[in-house]
Amino acid sequence: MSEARNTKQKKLVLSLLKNSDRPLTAGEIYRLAIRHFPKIAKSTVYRNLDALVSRGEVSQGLHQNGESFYSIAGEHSHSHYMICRECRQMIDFPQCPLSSMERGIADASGFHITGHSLQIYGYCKDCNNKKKN
Amino acid sequence: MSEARNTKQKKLVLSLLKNSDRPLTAGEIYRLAIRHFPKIAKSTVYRNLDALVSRGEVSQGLHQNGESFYSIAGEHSHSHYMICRECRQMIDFPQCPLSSMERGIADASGFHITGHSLQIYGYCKDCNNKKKN
DNA sequence: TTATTATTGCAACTCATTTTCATTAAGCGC
DNA sequence: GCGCTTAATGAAAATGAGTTGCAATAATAA
Repeated sequence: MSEARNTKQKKLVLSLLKNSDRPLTAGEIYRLAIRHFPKIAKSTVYRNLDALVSRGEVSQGLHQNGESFYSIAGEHSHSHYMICRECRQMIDFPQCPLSSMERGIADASGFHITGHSLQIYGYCKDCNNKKKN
Repeated sequence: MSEARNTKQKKLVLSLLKNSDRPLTAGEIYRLAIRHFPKIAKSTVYRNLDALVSRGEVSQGLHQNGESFYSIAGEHSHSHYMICRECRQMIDFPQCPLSSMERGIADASGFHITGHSLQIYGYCKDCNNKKKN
């Protein structure tokens, strides 16, 4: 049968995400991971992230440029982000306008929804002020 | 001053999008464009798409894998898509749950919203049926 | 401890998108 | 139409996120 092995690399990836106060890209996770296991491979980070995502422990979003970011899938909260185009700061935005609409949207077309991706882009307060000066 | 030149390549990219009944990726546009101008460069397609997007004439979305797709920015309609993970079919989904919420979401944090990205992923009716067999 | 095999490290690869730079061609004034 | 300026192009190389093949390693069950 399938044997999900609990390797130290997998634990590390998960703990890095747990200890982060914001979502991280695979690259960021890799750079952090190296500090703990200098020999860890990029592919290992990617494979573990994929596994964690399909296992539902981690959720995945997309930056404007197509790069993925990851965060612990809140046991209940399902949140999205406002992302600053300037400093890339990500502001949590807990209400999900989709949750209440998915059923209705899908039913019409027989579409089976498995998830969605939602990000709001713009400029945070600080960067917005800087632009005015 | 800035001279936005109206090249035949730019017109072509725009007309391909106008004549398409669905959003197209840069790669698809490039492959179509070659039929008209065999020497057109991929970079030219990308540059024109970028220009059209920042000019607001074309809007841009993201596939799950980070690849961008483009469509004419409806003069009034602002629509999103349900994208099939299997056949990549894109089903229009005209209501935008964000339009009514952006103000409220942004005000709290002083965030200045410039746009958003929203895609719903899942399986279309056909692909869903195939999986069951 | 040992056998099994999931997972790893590493290097090579894919593929969308970007960049560099010499060449071409819009759009301007004449 | 003619020439000039320079934005835009084509071609090729580069970038960078993510993937893949494979031999070596290490997490589990026996």
